[in-house]
Amino acid sequence: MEKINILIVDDHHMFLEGLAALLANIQDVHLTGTLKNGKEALEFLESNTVDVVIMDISMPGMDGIELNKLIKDSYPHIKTMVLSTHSDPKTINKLIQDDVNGYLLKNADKSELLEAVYSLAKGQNYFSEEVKEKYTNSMFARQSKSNEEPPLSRREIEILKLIVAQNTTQEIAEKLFISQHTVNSHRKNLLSKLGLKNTAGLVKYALEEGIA
Amino acid sequence: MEKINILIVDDHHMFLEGLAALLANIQDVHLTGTLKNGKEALEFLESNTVDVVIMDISMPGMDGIELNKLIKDSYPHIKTMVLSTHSDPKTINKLIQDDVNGYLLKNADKSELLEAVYSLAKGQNYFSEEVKEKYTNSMFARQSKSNEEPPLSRREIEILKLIVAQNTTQEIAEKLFISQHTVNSHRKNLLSKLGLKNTAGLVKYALEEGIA
DNA sequence: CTATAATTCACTACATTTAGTGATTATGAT
DNA sequence: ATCATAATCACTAAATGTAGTGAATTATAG
Repeated sequence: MEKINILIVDDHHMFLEGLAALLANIQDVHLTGTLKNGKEALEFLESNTVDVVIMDISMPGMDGIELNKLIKDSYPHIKTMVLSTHSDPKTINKLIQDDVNGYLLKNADKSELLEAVYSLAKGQNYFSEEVKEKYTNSMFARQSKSNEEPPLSRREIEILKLIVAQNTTQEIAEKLFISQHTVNSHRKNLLSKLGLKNTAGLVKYALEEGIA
Repeated sequence: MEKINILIVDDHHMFLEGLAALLANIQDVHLTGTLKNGKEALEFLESNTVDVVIMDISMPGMDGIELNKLIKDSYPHIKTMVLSTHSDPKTINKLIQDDVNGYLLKNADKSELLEAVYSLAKGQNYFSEEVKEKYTNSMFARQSKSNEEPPLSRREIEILKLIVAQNTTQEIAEKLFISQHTVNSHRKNLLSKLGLKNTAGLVKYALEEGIA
């Protein structure tokens, strides 16, 4: 059996080295490279044979979501696995849409890591139990509760950001050169679209969605 | 020279194993244990000789801050080092007040990790450059800008959480069986303590500080 | 035990947000 | 070109939040 060529991408150097040490003594695994950002990874892939890319989600410059997409665009045969400390349904969603092959939490142990790597090498996807659970839960919630996944307009997002920045309706109106009434309308629309109750909800939503 | 007895505490199993692998082949280092939460660590310390404890900041149950404090209370001779992905001035502050001996970012490399470990073993503290910078920056900002470093009371935090959860003043009063006036006072105190303007600011603060 | 801080309550006044209803004018996509 | 959506504006009324001032009671730590 051929060795599995693995590339690890993570800006946390210590984690990188740790993971490398973890994979160093495995028979069927060949650690092709350990890189610390997405840009390096893409350059590396141009001239190296890689079967599986293991990457962190949160990286400066280019995050794991973007890197995964770019890899899949250019090298659809390469299997990608994301490592993260959290399991956020939205993130998982995006990644799955971009054909990610695995999602593992960083509290996974060595055996799970290896199981995941072998699965990917065999052409199977691997998602940790916790991730699968979160994912199905969120799917479930989406069906039962609110079917209207509300796409916010540019203006609404703009206003939402200003709300998060502690601006009052009046201040927002001044900054955007529009009437307070208009800002008010957007505010109301935001609340009703998102099914929220008040400003606190708006701010919470914005921060959790990474809008502000 | 005696070997340095090291205990690692981190709930991220993969990181734990990786770090263990990293320290496994070092001459002067003896990895005494790898545990995954603070409770286990405290039990372990009762019956084992440990020179240096390396711990994660964010752990379920008992976080690194609390664990560090408890260790220092009971075993002041043990050197403690915190590992974290971020360098938050507030956190660093608390830790330093509790006599932490080191603070390393998780993107540190193997050589820096070893340097830190050796420093601690020699009785010197070790803080990574980035951490030192953030810390002095925050000291600087504190002098120039706002002198009030605000420790929120338990009640204030409780109320802040309820605000984040979209409760109105009246609803909070009902849930806590107190007068609306009281809730109002807490609200005002929160705003002035934190130098914020309105509910949006409170929610933003709470989420960014991980309070809610 | 005794300062200090936390928690509680009260009253007033004003600012801001929320809710309801309705309507006109861009803008973009088919 | 037209249909849908986005963006704009208007008015009213009620609810909620913000600000100022003051004070009593209860914990907490030194």
